[in-house]
Formats: sequence, C-alpha cells, structure tokens
Amino acid sequence: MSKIAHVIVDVPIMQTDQPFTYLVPQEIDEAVEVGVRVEVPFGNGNRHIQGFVVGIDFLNNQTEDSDQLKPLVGVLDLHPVVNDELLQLADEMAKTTFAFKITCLQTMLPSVMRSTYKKWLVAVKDVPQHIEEEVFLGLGERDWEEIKESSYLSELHRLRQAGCVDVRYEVTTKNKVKTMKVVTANLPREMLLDIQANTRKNAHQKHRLLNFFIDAQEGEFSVKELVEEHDLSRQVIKEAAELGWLLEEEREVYRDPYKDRVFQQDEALVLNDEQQVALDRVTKATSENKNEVFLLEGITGSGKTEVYLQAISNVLDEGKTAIMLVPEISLTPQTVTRFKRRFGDKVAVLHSGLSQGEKYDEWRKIERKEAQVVVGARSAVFAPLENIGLIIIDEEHETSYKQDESPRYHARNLAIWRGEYHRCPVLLGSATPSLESRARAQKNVYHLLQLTKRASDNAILPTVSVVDMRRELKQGVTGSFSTPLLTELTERLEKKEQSVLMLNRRGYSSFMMCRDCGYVLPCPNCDISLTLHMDTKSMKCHYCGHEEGIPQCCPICDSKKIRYYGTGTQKVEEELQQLLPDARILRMDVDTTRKKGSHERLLQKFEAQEADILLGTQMIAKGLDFPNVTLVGVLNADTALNLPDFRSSERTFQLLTQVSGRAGRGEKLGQVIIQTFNPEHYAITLAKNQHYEAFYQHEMNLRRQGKYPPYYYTVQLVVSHEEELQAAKKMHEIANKIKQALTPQAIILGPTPKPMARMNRRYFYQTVIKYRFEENLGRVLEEILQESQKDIRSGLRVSIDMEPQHFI
DNA sequence: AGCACGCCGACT
DNA sequence: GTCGGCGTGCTC
Repeated sequence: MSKIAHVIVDVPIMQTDQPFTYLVPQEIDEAVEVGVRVEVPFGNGNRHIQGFVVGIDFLNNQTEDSDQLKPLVGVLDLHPVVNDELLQLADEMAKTTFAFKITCLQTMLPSVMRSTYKKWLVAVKDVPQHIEEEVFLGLGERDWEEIKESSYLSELHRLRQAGCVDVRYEVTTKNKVKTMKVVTANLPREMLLDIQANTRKNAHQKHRLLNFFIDAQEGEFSVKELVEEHDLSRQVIKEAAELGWLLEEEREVYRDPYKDRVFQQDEALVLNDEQQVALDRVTKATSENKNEVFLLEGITGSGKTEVYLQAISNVLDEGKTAIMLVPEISLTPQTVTRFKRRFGDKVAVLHSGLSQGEKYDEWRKIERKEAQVVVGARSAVFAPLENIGLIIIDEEHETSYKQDESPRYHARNLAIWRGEYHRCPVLLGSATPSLESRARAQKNVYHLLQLTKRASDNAILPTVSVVDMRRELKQGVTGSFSTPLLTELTERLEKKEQSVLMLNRRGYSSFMMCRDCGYVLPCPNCDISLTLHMDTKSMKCHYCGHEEGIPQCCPICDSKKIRYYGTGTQKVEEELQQLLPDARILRMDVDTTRKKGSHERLLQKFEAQEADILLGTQMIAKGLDFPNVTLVGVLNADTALNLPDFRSSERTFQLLTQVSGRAGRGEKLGQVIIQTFNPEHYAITLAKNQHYEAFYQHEMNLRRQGKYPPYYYTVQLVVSHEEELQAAKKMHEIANKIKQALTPQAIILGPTPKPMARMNRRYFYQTVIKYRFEENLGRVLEEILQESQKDIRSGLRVSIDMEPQHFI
C-alpha cells in the first residue's frame, strides 16, 4: 500500500489550478502530511517547483496507476504551514475572487515561504575540453542564467541528449530560523565546586565561569550575553563545553522588533454606559459561541478602542484567541503600544514596516500558540490562530481592506467566513461605516451598536467651519492658505498650541508645465504627467515608477519658462514657511516617511512638541492622538469630489470626519477649518456637522437612484494589451458574451477605456456590471476566464474584480 | 510558467 | 539535408 499526495503546484495559470498526484517515497513517508509544502518535479522537463499538499491517499494495488505518478522530491516543512481551516479558506477565496488556488495559498503565508527557483547546468562525463573551460570554468556546474545567452547553446543541447551534461533544478525557501547559542550547567553544583577546587588559581577565566554557574545554578544563558556582560571569553566557554561542564545548544530566537522597548502594563478603563452595552453584547456572543456580525458605529473619540480591548480581554479569559485588523496606515506605534500595554507578550503584530524575517517570526509566534492576540493589517486575517473567539475590524470602511491585486479578496468577507468557521462574532467598527455595512445593519443582518458620546466627559466635539475658497480667490488669495486659516494658525503659534494640516492628495499632483506652449512633461509608459520630487531632484511617475531628470527647458519649444504647477506637500511647506517664518513645520508624506522608522520618528518629534505644525497627506488623518493639537486644517477638501467614482462623496465625507476628529483630543477646545471650492456639497456640509446619519440617508438615496451599491452588486472586468485595438476588441467580445448571458435587469456599463487608459505601456479597457440577482453570472465569468487563457500568449490580460473599490 | 515537440524557411 | 526560428500543447 503506497502513500500518495495531492499537491497544488506553484504554476499560477488556469490549466494547472487543481491538485496533481504524486507518489510519496518511503523515506519521507512520515513527514508528508496535509498542509506541508513539498518540492515536486513538474512537466516534461521535470523542473522542480514548490507545492502544497492538500490531500493524502493510499493506493492498494500498486500495479494500477502508480507507475504513471512521479515521486515527490522532498518536504520543505517539518509541520503543516496551513491547517484544515486555512485550506478551506483558500478554496473559498479562489472561488469567490476568481483567483488561482496557489496564489491564495501563497497570500496567506509570510513572503519568505515563497520558494525561489534556480537552474544549474551540471557536467556529468566526457565533457569536451573547450566546454569544460569556457562554460563550466572548471567548476563542474554553472548557473543557467549566466550561460543561456552563450553561443554554445546548441552544443550543450546535444551534450545533454548524449547524457554528458544535465540540468539540476533548485528550490529554495528563505524561511530561515534565527538561532542563538546557549549554555546550561551540565553538572550538579557540588561537582562544579569540586572542579573549581582542582582548577589552577591563575586560571582566572575558568574561575569566573565556574563561579558564575555555581551562583546561578540553573537556567540558560546565551553565549553572547556571557561574553558581553559577564566578562567571559568565547574560548573558555567552548573549552568548558568540551570538558563537559556546560551543555551547548542552539536555541531559536525571534527577531522581536519591539525588544528594546518596555511597555508599561495598563488596566482597563471605566466604560460609559454606551460602551458597556456594546461590550456586553459582544461578550455575550463570544461566550455563547454565536456567530454574529456587529457594527460598532461610534463618533471619533467615543472610545471604540477601549471596547475592543476589553472585548479581547474577555475572550482571552475564556481561553480563546482574537484577531484585530486595522488599516495599514493607522497601524502606528501609538496603536501598537496600546495593545502591548494591555496584553504584553500575548500580542503579535503584523504590518508592512517589518522586515520579511520579522514578519516570519511574528507569524511563527502565532503558529506555535505563543501569541493569542494578533494585531495587523489586511493580511492578518490569515493569522494561523486556533480557537478564535473574536475578530475585530477597525475602520471597517477603509478600502485598503480589499487587496487590489489577485487574489482580490476583501478582509471583511474572509473575517466573516472565519467567524462562521469558529462560531465566533465579528466586530466591525467605524465612525463612518461603509454604506454596505451600515445598510446591512439596517436590515438586521448585522447588529448595530452605537456610541454617540465622547468617552471622556471633558473632551468636547471640535467646532468645524468651512471656508469658501472661491470667495477667497475673489479677495485676492491665490495660495493654499485662506485668511481665516492663517489667522488661526498664527494664534496657535502665539498660544504655543499645535496644528495639523492635511493636503488631500487624491486626484492631485504637481507637474511641470511650459508657460509658453503649455507642454506638460508626460510619463513615456503611462497616460499621466510626471510628478516633481524635490528630495530626489527628479520627475517620477506615480504609476509605473519611471524616473527622469528635471527639465531645464521645454522639450518642445525650448522655452526656459518651464515651471511646476499643482500643490505638492513640499510646495505647500515652502509657501507656509514664507507666510509664517517662525513656525516649525514637520512635513509627513511618502517622501519623508519612506525610510523604515521615519514615520515613527516624525510623530515622536511632533508629540515632544519640537514642531508647531504637522503638514501631511491622508496618512495624518487616522489614529493620531495628540492632546496639544487644537487646530486642524484641511487645505483642499474637494479634490476627490470630482473623480468619476460613485464612492467619491463617501470617501470625502469619511476623510473629513476622520481628520476633524484629530482636533481637541485633550482638554482644550479643538477647531477644524475646511477649505473648499464646493462649500455647499452635502459631503462637506454634513462632515462639518459630523452628521453621519444624515449623510447615510442622503447617500443611500443617491445610490438607490443611481443603482449603485449597496442596492446593486458590481463586477469590474478589465482587459489590457500593449495595442489599444486588441484590448478594445477583446473587451467588446467579452461584454457581448455577458450581455447575452444576463437578464435584462443587469446593467452593463461600457466597454470604455479606463480613465487611466494607458499604464506601464499597456492599454486598459473596462466593463462594469451592476446587478441584483444573476444566476448565470458566476458561470459566465468562469467561462470568460477559461477562454481568455488561449489569449494570454498574444499578450492579452483579463481580470475580474468582484465589488471593486476603485473605478479609476 | 517553462519545457519539449513539431513544422517551416535559410543555410552549409 | 540540418540548424534554429517560433507556434502549440501539456504538465500527476
């Protein structure tokens, strides 16, 4: 009876999106189980690739078809890296997002566990001398990448046929475990004393070492620590180990990014009655194992986080675990500290600021059940926790919870799936819930919990005023700062209070334009203008990363009057510095926060009041909590309003509400000034009044009329090709096919070129489908994907995005 | 994806 | 007649 394994192989295409069956060699029989990664030979050439074991079987009669199966090469893991639940989740994800199973599986794991491949040419026998010298350089083996262009290729091909040379495939996975050498006393205390008595007096090192272990008696000590802090040499430790006094061992260590920080433990705060009601409802669901979804709608400052913390604490008390998702952008040191203070070592943090190795270590901490609470961004929804008692998604309206590449999953949906699996509640929280979630709460699909009061009594809602920039313009203000905003800023400087200024970068950038002929410097690959970056002194494309020098004169008319336009943070900073020469300004944007830890340093500086004004993009809108900030200014509230996206009002409202919440977090009264060219727009007037409910009603009405989510579902199909005609043709073909399969109730928008029609030298066409009930939709989309496979060779790419978050 | 196979034109 | 170009099919 021979063991066989069903394996999902690392070839992300449709034809291989299914398990392949391999024989399990006797020698590694024990190690091969469901959920481990394996190395398998694949295809005609038997190149070696990584795969995931998704099933195990046994063959009774060996004669039948076992001779058609290839044996797998080896095992890459000692223990399964995906359990049964996550395997099921991968299947679910593949099905609902139209992604490949292998892509889903890889997405769930830290990136270090993705294998890299290398091909070697190996000399076997009778290799001609000139090949030996020119190709193998006398080494007997050569990296294929280095010789695949060589002129000996055909000769090598013949030699391979003759068996003189061979190809070796290498699969490497970088999930290295960091280790540390530790020593323990290997002999009882009496014997150590005995040894010490017989050791020469002038062997100072040995005496010191023996004394140390006689005093310390038990415990493990790292060699590094002994050398650095107890004045012992590596040599004497090694000798002691050889003599059998000490026992040397390699210990795994975690790269703990927070190892140098001491987190002072804190205690649960007293909740107000609203918070208490919310907590009780959630806790009741967790302890009764009820799979319910709660929507916690609470104004900024209403203490949602404290409810999360106490709910998690209750879950831990029941011996269960919890996941807390926060948007990447608000996974700030402040947030992390808050969790570390409450739960100490029980917390694992997963976010993009960590190195690959650090991420892997945090993941391993979870997998080995050393962490019970996981705090992280989108992908933390895959945390390999068992016995989950609660999943929380903070700022649930954030679009970053949806991945914008394959697999295009929404963390909220997967969290709810896991909630069902574990029979535990899911808690969605936001001051400005997405219309989708809020509507579900309305229909009692989710349970609505509301926090309407600020948590601490002395914190009052800030006053919000809107400045009409059209009027300012008429009065001769041409810059980024209105008179009221400047007045307030000046006043804050005098009072030694701090201000936060936000520049809404969405739909905005600073570009070079010739004043004489109007020429705008474009990206050679994409359909947009290049953006000026002063820090690197270059022009960059925000879409494809193309970079070139700053032009000194216009490439078309040769005029020297080529200047930059638009409002980047750097330019605003300069403008502000001129207006307020004494102000200490901190700029925070992608340029000043690119380096690791710089984000944190900037905030610390601001917190220590080493600056008066924090000027930044969207990233300052979330989660920051500085008591001395009494003024928040939004320089351009409406740049996003004009984008061709039905969610642009919703985004603007959310952003303004959120940034307003940054003012007056302490005891002083806060003020918010919103500058806009659309002062009557409902997204702005309602944000001014912090009136979510009214916004919800108004926007729902528009969505109903416009047949948009949450009344309708949406799918976006995108076709791209290097030639515009090819992309357009295929898109029309697909759109026609869809039209035929769907009911007349479905609304098909397009095909149209995407607003950003060319990106990375490719042309994009899209079709959006709005629908309510379409039985055939899933099947047709599957067919479209299937049929598009043969077009891949001609350079066509087709993507399907269920419930897209961005339409541009 | 990446490998082998097979069918064509250009060359010894 | 053969070398190497690229289009096609398949991968346990």
